[in-house]
Amino acid sequence: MKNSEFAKVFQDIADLLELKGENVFKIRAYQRAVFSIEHLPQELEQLVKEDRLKEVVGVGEAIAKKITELVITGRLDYYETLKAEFPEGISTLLDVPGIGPKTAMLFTRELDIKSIDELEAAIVGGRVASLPRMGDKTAENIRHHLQALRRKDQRIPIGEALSVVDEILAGLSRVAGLKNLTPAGSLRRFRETIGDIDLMGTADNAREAIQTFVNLPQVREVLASGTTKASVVVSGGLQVDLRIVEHDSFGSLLQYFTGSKQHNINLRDRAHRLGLKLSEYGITNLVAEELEKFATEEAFYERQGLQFIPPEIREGQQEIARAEQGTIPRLVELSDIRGDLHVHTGWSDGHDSLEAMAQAAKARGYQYLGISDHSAGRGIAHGLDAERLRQQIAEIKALNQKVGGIHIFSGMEVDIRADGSLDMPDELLEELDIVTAAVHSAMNQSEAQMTGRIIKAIENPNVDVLAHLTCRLLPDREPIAVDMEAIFQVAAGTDTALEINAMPSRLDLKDTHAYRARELGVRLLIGTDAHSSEHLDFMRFGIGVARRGWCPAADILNTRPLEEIVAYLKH
DNA sequence: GCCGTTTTCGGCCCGACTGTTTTCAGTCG
Repeated sequence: MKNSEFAKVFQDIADLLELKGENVFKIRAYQRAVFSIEHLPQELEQLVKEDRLKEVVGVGEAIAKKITELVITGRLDYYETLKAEFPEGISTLLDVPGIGPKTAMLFTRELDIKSIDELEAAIVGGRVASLPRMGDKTAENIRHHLQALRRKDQRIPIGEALSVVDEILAGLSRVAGLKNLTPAGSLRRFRETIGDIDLMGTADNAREAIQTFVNLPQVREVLASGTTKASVVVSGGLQVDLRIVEHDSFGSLLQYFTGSKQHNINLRDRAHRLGLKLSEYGITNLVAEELEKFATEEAFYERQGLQFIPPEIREGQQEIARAEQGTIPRLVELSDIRGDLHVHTGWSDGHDSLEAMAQAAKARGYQYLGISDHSAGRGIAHGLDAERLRQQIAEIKALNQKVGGIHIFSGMEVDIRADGSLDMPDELLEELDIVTAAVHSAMNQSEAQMTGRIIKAIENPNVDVLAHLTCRLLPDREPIAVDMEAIFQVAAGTDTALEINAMPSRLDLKDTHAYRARELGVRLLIGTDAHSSEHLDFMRFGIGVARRGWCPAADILNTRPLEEIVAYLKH
């Protein structure tokens, strides 16, 4: 069973317990376990084998026992019994904003509603509005939410969200006196997908800022517009909120709206034990009842005796404990990057010439660039065969003479065939500076087959890097079935670098993988997989993943200067 | 159900909004 499947079971249990009206703290305990499992860098099954379940935050005796039962028997008695108490489908009502457990149960008990469709019919028929504590307005609200849910616009990859944000920020830059404009929420934490966008700022004239915001050309619908806050839907269906806040409490407000929710709960819980009460407005000393305000997040954390916690790792895991000890590392930053080792050119399926890519990399201040066009393998457009690869090697040699100030490595993204062999003879791979291997076909192999296939490829001494290991595409293609732990161990043993592919639709390795790989001593690198010169800017997404994986610059190969890269590639 | 710088019991984050109420329950983030 995968972690996501465990998470779903316990989420379902939490939902059903809510419907049942169970103790809210018990429910919260399950939700906390779900959150923890979703962020786990290792497979739960593995932890069961090693008898280490208790190390997982939020997993105590009872939940550990349930996890073990699921692993051993494939089912959970407690869950099955609980499910049987409710009509099938009722928990889908909880997906509708505005409907919580009480309302869902009311609908089921009084009107026998078990699905979203039945609910809509009941609203239209006026049966919902006549229920106790319901009214026309509530019914209509629910209907509105329900329709929005249908045409749902689900979470979008962070790459798409960031380009929307960039446009909005550009539009708001005209407003004089608007300062500290910053995205908060999951966007600031750099989660791989984003549900909605929260922007925060301070302003001399809040009204003017709000007015400019709701009148931006990309705004499709204005949901709310007040004196300090507005919500709009932009083209593409994404909801964007702008909040203008007081300057002197900007720090605590930004902290609060950045989340994650679990991080904030943990933080407040800890503060409580210290006799402090945290809120978005600041910190209140529980004895003196005095509110202290914070203009910066740094000051807010410092007041609690904590090291500053970067937004990307505020996920309610171990970050607070580490901040107490002052042992959060300086995480890798975009400015640490010295080069890109995964780019394509017009020689295969890229858009730009070798020289254009080299110039673009140089313009970004890079010391080196690794060309990695595709091999001719099945299904890949214009892949290079042996002859064209030789030509390209010669051309890169000439280009290195011509373009100064940056070193171009000749390389290839060579296809890993279904049997684990590589799509280019070894004697030719030996001539290359850098060889990146990747799977592009036969992705539905069994886990055992796929794992063996990839291990065979990275055990080839010519292979320096394994690219986009899980082959997932956000939001469409699921990751391949593969034993990550086994791959990490072989990669560490053979000193093969694993790529954090920075393409917004890939982000592969993802955050928890990067965390675990680093823990096992695997060398990582961030590659953009650029197919045009602009794509070199994808680097920031890879940085986001690496930071979420707690990676300092030293763990990322392409933060190293040219000489070190050359030494690595020779070894 | 979890957990510990008020520890193995007795707590558990905090505030805002909405619509239905006449003092608040339910939901959300």
